Amino acid sequence: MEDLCGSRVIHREKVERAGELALADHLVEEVGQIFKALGDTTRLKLLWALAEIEMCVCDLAAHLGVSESAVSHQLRLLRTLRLVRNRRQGNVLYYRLADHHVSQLMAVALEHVREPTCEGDS
Amino acid sequence: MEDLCGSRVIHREKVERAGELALADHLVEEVGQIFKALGDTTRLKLLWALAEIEMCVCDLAAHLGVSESAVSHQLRLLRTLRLVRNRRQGNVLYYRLADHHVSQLMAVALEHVREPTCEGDS
DNA sequence: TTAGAGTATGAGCATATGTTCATATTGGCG
DNA sequence: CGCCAATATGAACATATGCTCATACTCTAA
Repeated sequence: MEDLCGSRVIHREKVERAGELALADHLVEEVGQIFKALGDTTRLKLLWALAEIEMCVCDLAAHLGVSESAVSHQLRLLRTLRLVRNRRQGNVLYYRLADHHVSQLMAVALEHVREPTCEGDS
Repeated sequence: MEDLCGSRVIHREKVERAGELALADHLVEEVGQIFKALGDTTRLKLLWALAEIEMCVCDLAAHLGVSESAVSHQLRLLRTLRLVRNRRQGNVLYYRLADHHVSQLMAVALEHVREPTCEGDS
């Protein structure tokens, strides 16, 4: 065990290789923000609904049982991350998912959750 | 605009349809925990490294530049969610990703982040 | 232009979250 | 057994997060 940056290291070559493979910090940060956005049940329900139905703020608020302000705040975050987009029709803004990645992410995570708990594969 | 559960509703039929399509609460909760776990940069770096290399706690601590205790705490969370698993070899616990879903999620999110910001598709 | 519906935003507050420090546990070895 | 390395765990603290309330903005219609 050697010392690297003040930490014990058992497998120096693995640590070095991990350093080479590591994502750029800004990418880790951005990807983390995507997941963080999906990691809140309110936003997750929003996105799940928007995967099938184009909806406006007050519809979403009614669906989730939260205030329109709360929905609007969350949609802003999701817009910033390009997870949703909207179109305006008069006074009403209709939101929908921005692209297929979002539903894909939800599908994969759901698959993981529904997978049997037993182990056995690589 | 009608009133449903105390909220304004513009499109009652959409709200009702969203209610039918909604995921069971426990599923939303579990999926949310998966994304929340992926939403922290420390854990994300851990998982990214473990996607390629089987590593032990102190290697990971050295790689990330955080304490072994912090790594251990995070790995416990990831274990609970079945995102990582480990094998013991003597005193050392080697961690790796639990299944393909994890790397798949990271790949999709990374793809989304790298996608050009311009709009234009459905 | 004035009023109102629909939505957006800022501040503030209660809760959740990640790290550190101290301590406990587990397995290998003399 | 007794000791040490490797890891796990609990408590505590600083920060981040999501909601509410109040207010501002935007578009339509009279």
